[in-house]
Formats: sequence, structure tokens, C-alpha cells
Amino acid sequence: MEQSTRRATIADVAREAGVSKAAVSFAFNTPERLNADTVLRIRGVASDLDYRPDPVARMLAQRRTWTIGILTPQALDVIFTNPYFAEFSAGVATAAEEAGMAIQFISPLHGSLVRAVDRASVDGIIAVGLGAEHPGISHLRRSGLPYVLIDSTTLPDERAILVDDEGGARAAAEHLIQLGHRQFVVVGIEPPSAGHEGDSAWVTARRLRGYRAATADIGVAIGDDVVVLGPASMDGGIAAFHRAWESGLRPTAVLAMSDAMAIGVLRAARELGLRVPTDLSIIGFDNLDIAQYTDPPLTTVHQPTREKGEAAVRLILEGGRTRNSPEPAQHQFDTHLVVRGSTAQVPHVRQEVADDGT
Amino acid sequence: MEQSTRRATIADVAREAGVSKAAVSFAFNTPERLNADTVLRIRGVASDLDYRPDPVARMLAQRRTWTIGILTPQALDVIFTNPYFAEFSAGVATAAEEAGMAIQFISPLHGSLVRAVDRASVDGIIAVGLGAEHPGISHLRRSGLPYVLIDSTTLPDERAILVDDEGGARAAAEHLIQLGHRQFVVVGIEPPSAGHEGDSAWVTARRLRGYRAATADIGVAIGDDVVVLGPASMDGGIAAFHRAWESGLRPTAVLAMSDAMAIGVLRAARELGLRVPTDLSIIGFDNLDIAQYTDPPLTTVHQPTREKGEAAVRLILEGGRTRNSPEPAQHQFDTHLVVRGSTAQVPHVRQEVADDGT
DNA sequence: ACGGTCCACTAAACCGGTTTGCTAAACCGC
DNA sequence: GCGGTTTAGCAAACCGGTTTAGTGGACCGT
Repeated sequence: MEQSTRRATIADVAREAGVSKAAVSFAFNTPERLNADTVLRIRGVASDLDYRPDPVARMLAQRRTWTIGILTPQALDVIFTNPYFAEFSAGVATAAEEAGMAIQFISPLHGSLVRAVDRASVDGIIAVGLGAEHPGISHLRRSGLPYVLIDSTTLPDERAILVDDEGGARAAAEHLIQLGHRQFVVVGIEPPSAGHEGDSAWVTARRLRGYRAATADIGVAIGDDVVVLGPASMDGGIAAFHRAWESGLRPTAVLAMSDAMAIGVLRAARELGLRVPTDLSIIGFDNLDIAQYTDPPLTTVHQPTREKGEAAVRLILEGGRTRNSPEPAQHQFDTHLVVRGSTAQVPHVRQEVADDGT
Repeated sequence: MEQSTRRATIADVAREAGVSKAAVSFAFNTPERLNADTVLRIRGVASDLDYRPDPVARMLAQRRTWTIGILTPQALDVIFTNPYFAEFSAGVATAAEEAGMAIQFISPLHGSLVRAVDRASVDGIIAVGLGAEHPGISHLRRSGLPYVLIDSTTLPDERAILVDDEGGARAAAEHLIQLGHRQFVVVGIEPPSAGHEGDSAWVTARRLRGYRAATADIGVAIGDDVVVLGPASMDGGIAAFHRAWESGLRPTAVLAMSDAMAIGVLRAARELGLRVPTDLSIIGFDNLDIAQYTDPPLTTVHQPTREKGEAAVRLILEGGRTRNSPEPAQHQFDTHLVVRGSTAQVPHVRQEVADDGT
């Protein structure tokens, strides 16, 4: 008994059906080029032989892989369990499926993003959360593959999908200010790798600018000492808030840069005996599905996460067609505040200056 | 100005470096076969030319794609937002990355799973939640690709990863019984496509057997009328519980077949003015990360979701090597109950028979 | 000076499809 | 019955790598 009888190839089918390889190919791809009877005969033989065209050979010949890649600096296991990412990927998947494209996740291979990019067989790449000056991106730029940058400031002529982070953050802070809050803690997302703190491409930097713009209006400063960072997960949020608390901070409101972290803060606050929103107001970012199911439901900044994914695919696809289209290529989405139950009037006991008549 | 200057191929590098294509290939793959100086020279030329071996051509020649596929009957956008699936995928990703493999999701292409399988260029497939008699699986079987079935009963000689669904379910029901509960509602996962209700491969059927085995011991029957189905999501859970309530059911405890659904039930119960666990006990399944963050924390059946993913990859990988290994090939994981805050003694008002002395 | 080993490298086949250019035959109108 | 068009299918080149078998030269011992 042989090991796994070799799969039938196009040549086998051709021989068996008494036609050329080309004819078999036509029978599947452009049947109108062949006599209808012949097509039927060839297809018959093919199915008898359990023939299925080798996708790899086909990709090579067509020079299309029918796959688009999602590039991220984090390992896949953190990616998949990150609900923001899941939502974004769902958007990508929807648009990709519609266009008949598969999607492939590209993440550091044995620590190297560049190596991972080289190994990936895709027609285009959606890079999320990577600054324009990340080595992975420069590599991408040289590779000649069409690509789109998500959530990172970019060179002016690069395709990109952005979101009004600063405006959203500002709206969040203004909401809290209006409720009388003056003591904040900001829970930010740590940079993908060390040494990017000054990087203006970093989301945390952009949102922080928004928070600060709002507080500056009323003469309150958000110092670096009230900013704590962590990974964008529930655990990250828990740890970050505990760190803030232990370092002596006693905020009346927390500005979290992701809903996942906000949920973590919610949890941590409860552990510390604080009632939300009575003792502490919390505001998230993203407006994920879960945000409406927490207790209390989360006030948060909405961004069109799923739509971003869909838009990215569209940009990639049209990038493939018209090389240098005159289109703007950069698309910025709006954000807006969604007020739910996790924010309230500042508690009286702590409110030093109750001067504004809200 | 040309459009996108063609990428350098191995032939270009060979010509430029004055060597054969083979030498270039060796320089990258088996440098020890070449003089060290030559290797350096070739690599130099290659990097000058921004040469990067075409992954597709390489796949074809090696007849390996370095990719493993995850096959599912649901669309990707529902997959990604399903936390159980995310957790499982994270496991797969971890093990795959370690082995230097990429992962690709294979889901129905324009409605056809078979077509999707044909288009997928992978070295092996992990099929989750598909019964052994699903057309996609029979196709897979014929294709000659190594594959592993997850969460579905299978032919005896097929590679598979299972979990003790029945035992876990039984433990859950026994816990509630011990707390005095007698009126249950079961919230199950609807089958992937209609007409599989009788399918013993269907998770819901297996878990239901477990619940029933436990209640049968005390002479209580779980009729089909107290079983409501829905998609395995929070929304699914909310809708299912509302349906049960509207149809007049007034359970003291809910057995949900997924944590996501259990969270939905939690939410729905709150909307109906029921306190958990005082008025209603809820028990989930999976023990996802979020289960510990809900309010109250969720009592649930733990299954090693991530480990299942890792084990699946291992099974695929060794399946590639030793074709017909004498190994059992089927691996069943244990489950166990994790008691947290969402279950409590049955409320006295409704407890008809307070005869057991718990 | 000769056969044997190694070393460093090459030529060519191969992976399994797609696509281009061409031809032979059928069909066409007049 | 002749030039022109259509139809049906074929041969061969091609996609861009890997891999096998083989070759020429240096080195070596006798």
C-alpha cells in the first residue's frame, strides 16, 4: 500500500480526457472557449479523478493570491483575545469575503516582523497600529505590495485610515469637566515596543493631546504623573488602576483609552470599594459591543471600528487596480461620545471648588 | 515613468552576481553548500536589488505552504467576535507560531465551504464544530490533506480533539440540584445550519445529555419545552432568555451552554428585575476570561479551550510526518466546574419541596 | 603521472497550473 | 470554389523558485 496516493494534477485529467492541459484549464476558468460537450466531458473526468486545481500553482501562474494580510506587531494570541482587534478584523473579513478574498494574519515570526512579511503570500497588506517609521513598514514600502496604514500617522501620500482620536478624547474630557471633575487619572495603551513613547504615531499620544486640550481650557493640567500605561486588555486596566491607586492618586474620574481597559478599571474600582459612578466616573474608548453590557453600562467614545476594517479592504483593492489614482487615499473617520451609566456628577465630599453651576 | 518597477527575481540576482539560480537559492537556504565569500557576495547583491524570494513560488517548489487552516462553518465576522473562538484561535496561533507556521481562516466562500477548502493553500486543516458527515468534511477527507476535527464526534480512526462535554454538563446540573433547584431553563447553541438537530455531533446534544443524566437521578425531567436555542453570543443569550420568559417559564436556574450566552442571560434577567443569584442562578460553559469579570462572577464549566487549539496543531504537525502512526489520534480533555458567584441556594418562596437538607 | 576525493558550483528538470499565439477545420456569402 | 471569419483546441512558454545529478578543478597519496 502506497502512502497517500498522489493527488491528480491537471496533466492527469488532460491525459485521461484525451485533451491538452490548456483545455482542462479552460474547462474550469473560461468554459465558453470550449465546446459545451467537451467541457462536460472534462469536468466529468476531473470529478472522477477527484481533481482539484492546486491553489498554489494557480497563484503562481496568475500572480494573485486572493488573500489580503493583516499586519500587526503583537503576537496573534494577544491579538485574538483583544476585542477591539476582533471587531476590526470582523470588518476586514466582511469586506474581504464579499470580494472573494481570504485574509491572513501576519505577526512577528520568531520575533521578526520583517521576516513575517517576507513569508506572507498576499496581494495587499493592512497594517494596524504601526508607525510610518517602523522597520516593518519601511520594508513594506520597498516591497511594492499595496498597503494601508491604520491608526497611525503617516507620510502624506500613503494610503491610510484614521480616526479623530484627538476630537474623541477631547469630547470625553469635556464631558467629565462639565460634570465637575477636576482630578483625573488617564489609563493609556503602552507602546508596541519600548522607545516609542515620543512617537506621535502612537495612539496614546494622540488621545492624550485631546484630553489635555480640554482640560487646558479650564486651566487644569494633566501631568505625566497621572498617566498610567498598560496593555489594552482588562488585566491591563486592572493593573494600571491599582498602580495609580498605590502611588497615592485619588481621582474622581478615569479616562481610559480602550473599553477593555475601562472594564478592568471598573473591576479594580469595585475591588477597592469604590462605587461607579457615584464615587468614581469611568469613561472608555472604542464603544465595543460589550460596553453596553457592563454594570454600569460604559460611557465611552465611539469609533467605527468595523467600518475601518471594511474601508481598509476597499482601499487595498482599488489600490491594486489604479496604481496612482488621484484619490485622497487618506480617510479620516469621526468619533463621538456615547454617554451611558459609568459617568456622573463629581462626588461632593471631594469636590474642592463647587463653583461652576452645572 | 513605468508602473511599479517589477520585483527582482532569483534570475536577476543570479545574473547580477554572476552565478547560477541554484547558487542564489543555496545562499539563502543551505549556505554551507557554498563558499562563505560567495554567500556574502550573493546576499549583498540580493539586498542591493531588494530581492525577496517569492513565497508562492517557494511553496510550489517545496510543496509546503507553511500554513495551517482553521475551518469553520460560520462567517468570519461572527467567528472573530465569538470569544470562545478567539480563545481557541489564540491557542492555535501560539502553537503554530512556535512551529513557524502561519494560520489561515477558512470559512464559507460565497456560501460554499467546499469551494473555500479548495481555494485554501494550507498544509493541514483544523475543522471546528463540523460533524463528521458534513459535506465540507467528506470533501476534506477525499482531499488528502491532514486534518483534525474539534468538538465533533467522529469516525473512530479520525484525528480529533474532544472535551468531556457530557461530564461537564452533568457536574453543572448536579451543582444546581444540590442547591435545591428543580426548575431549569436550558439555553443551548443552535446548530450551524438547519436540519442538524438530531445530529449527535452537535455540542448542544452532548451537553443536554449531561444535564439530563443529572436530573434523571433525582427524577426530574428536562423537557424539550424548557430548552431554548440561539447563536452563541451575548445577544443570543438575551434573546433566548426573553423568549423563555415570554413563553411563561419561571425557572430558578439557567443552564447556559456558553459563557457568552450566560452573560446575555445575566443581562436579560436584570432587565426583568431578577437578582442574580438571589432570584435566579446562572451557570455558563467554557470558563472564558470574561467569566471572572462579570457581576456577579460567573459560575461555569471550565474547558481547556486554549489547550485544545495547541493540541490540534500538534496533531496536525505530527500527522504530516508519520502518515499512519499507531497513536490514538483522538484526545479527550477533561472539564470541571468552577463555582463563582452566579449560583446560590434556590429562593425559598418558589421552592416547592424543601425536603433535601442542604 | 594517475586514480580517487572533495569542493564549489552549474544545468536542467521540476512543482502544477495559466496564457499566448497559432492552426486546422468548419462555415460563410457570393 | 475562393478569400475571410469563426470555432475548437493544441503546443509551448511562462510564473519564480527548489533540487538532483553532474562537472571541472584542486588537492592528495603513492
